[in-house]
Amino acid sequence: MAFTNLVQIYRCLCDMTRLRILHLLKQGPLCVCHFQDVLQLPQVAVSKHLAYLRRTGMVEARRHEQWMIYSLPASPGRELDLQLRCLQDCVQTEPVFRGDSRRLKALGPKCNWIPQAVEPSRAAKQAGSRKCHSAQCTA
Amino acid sequence: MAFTNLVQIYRCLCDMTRLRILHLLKQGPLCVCHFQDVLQLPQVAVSKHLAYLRRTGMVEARRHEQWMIYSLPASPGRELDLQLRCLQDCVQTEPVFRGDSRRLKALGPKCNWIPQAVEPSRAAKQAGSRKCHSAQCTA
DNA sequence: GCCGTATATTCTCATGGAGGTATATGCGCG
DNA sequence: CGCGCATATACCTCCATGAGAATATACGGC
Repeated sequence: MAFTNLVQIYRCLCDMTRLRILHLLKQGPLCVCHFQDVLQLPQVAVSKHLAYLRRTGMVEARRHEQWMIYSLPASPGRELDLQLRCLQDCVQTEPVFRGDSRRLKALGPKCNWIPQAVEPSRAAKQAGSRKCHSAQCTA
Repeated sequence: MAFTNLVQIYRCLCDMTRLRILHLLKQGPLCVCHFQDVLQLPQVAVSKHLAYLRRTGMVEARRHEQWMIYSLPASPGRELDLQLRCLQDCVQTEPVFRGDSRRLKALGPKCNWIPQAVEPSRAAKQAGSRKCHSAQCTA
């Protein structure tokens, strides 16, 4: 009954915050505090929307030390894949989403758990790079 | 602010009945009583969903004698167009939708207001073809 | 074990929307 | 004009879910 899935996918997509989250995830995995920074929304909002997306299989999550890293499913279903592509097309030129992308880029290189470095080097750890370096994270 | 639109489009799409309606409309204009037949839902349900879709610009309606004929917008926005295509792709193989298509075909030729004949011939009118000939319509 | 940071869960309140029944409107006919 | 059919709207009830505040849990460092 994949068609039930389809409605569920659409339910996920009919909220602007979730659209923005998915759009960001298209560009790579992210942790919650980065979503906070980029979306400029309170933690609870982000967290709840992520939980929603997770419940319905739209995103996956794994823990890395203190951070939860969210990403698009490694093997999304056919429908989800189509929908995410379509979303991307629809969103390409929208100011809000472009703004998000911009803020995301501003953060990107500061993260020590970004894909290439999910397992931070021992050196990095000792250097204190355990922190979440995103702007708002005063950790 | 086309992005508001996008969320609205998704809101329309997150209901199975509306998905089925849109899928049917992809195959051509339809009147309410045919939706009833094909979807096998009560009139009020169909009518309300159509009203919803109409309010948000997802479908257009025109009156033809006693019937309201609904169709996809002549010039849908870019987003809507993309979404409808995507929907089509997602839905292609789903039993529910295939069932709808089948029932639709069974009705099709009987309608005197179908696109080719929106203005029924005088002869047809006199022959009593004013009626809505769909299965359930005991008119 | 305690603390701080990161994230999740719980609760309350408010809203939207789906389904159903009853009723209203619009149209053509006689 | 009154009737019947096609369709729309109003009203009600129920449920999902969004926002926000407060609280709970998880993890690493000391």
